[in-house]
Amino acid sequence: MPNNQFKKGELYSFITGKASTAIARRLQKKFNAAGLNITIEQWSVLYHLWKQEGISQQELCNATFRDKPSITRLVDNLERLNLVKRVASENDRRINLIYLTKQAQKLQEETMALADETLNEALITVPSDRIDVCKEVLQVVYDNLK
Amino acid sequence: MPNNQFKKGELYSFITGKASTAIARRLQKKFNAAGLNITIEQWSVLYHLWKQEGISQQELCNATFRDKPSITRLVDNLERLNLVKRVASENDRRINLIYLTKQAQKLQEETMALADETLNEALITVPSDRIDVCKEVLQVVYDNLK
DNA sequence: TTTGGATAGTTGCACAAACAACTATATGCC
DNA sequence: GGCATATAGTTGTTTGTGCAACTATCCAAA
Repeated sequence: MPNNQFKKGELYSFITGKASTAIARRLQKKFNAAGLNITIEQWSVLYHLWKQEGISQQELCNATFRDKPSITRLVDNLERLNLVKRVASENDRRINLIYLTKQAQKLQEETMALADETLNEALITVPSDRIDVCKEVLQVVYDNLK
Repeated sequence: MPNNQFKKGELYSFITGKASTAIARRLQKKFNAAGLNITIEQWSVLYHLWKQEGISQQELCNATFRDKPSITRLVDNLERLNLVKRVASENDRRINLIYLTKQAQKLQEETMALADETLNEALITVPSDRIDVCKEVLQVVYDNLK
């Protein structure tokens, strides 16, 4: 067993993603405390739309690593919150292009600051070279399994 | 910003736990392919009961990092699958002690082998000293936020 | 031009998570 | 003993996920 470095308790943490769960919960609490009425999952969709809006739901699936029904419902909820709009593509009528509302554009700065803050709290005691190693290992894990 | 090592794309991965999500999905597929009719979340409860059974639901909450309603429903479903039994404590009638059935005891070896296999696939290309750093960083993140 | 396969998106169902509100039991203090 | 408070567990509601089945549209080959 070449790379089986896991004792039992550690195996459990790796599979259940205790660390990322803790980060997401902390960030959600910050959103709530700031009176921002959005979930982490909704934020993760907005996150990609802030980088580029007017992309299709399928592109959001790829970007957020979710399946199509999940994106359908996240976009449903974001639309109900008046944060995004579905616009039918003119070239291909199967496609919905997703655009941000003004209200969503306003959320970017505040939520990104809270996300930065959360990661700083999570990593405050960790030297940056060790953070780099950790990020790279997690990326390889993802690439190995996707 | 002392430890803010995150460019945008990396921030996203860290918060959403892309790597652990990929691991959990791969393991779930292995369970399904093996005809094992349990979810990863149910497995995570059994995991702790295999280490020690006859513990309370509250102790399962602490062990699995879940809240009480989540454990109530996971135990409900495990009980419906005939994998665990609630037994009222004699000392304190508020407490349910959770015991494994014979059927659940049989699952331990096979599911743990599949979990090992999944982590080996995830980490096959990663040197063990880098895995160690990654595990330690994730543990610190958890400790910093819990 | 029609038809068959691929692609984009939606809907139904089962399971799970977070939060609030609730019941039941235990405990400690007067 | 009786009451306030804490603890264990349950239930309701909203949100999200994964899978299968479905509709609509596109495209390419006969």
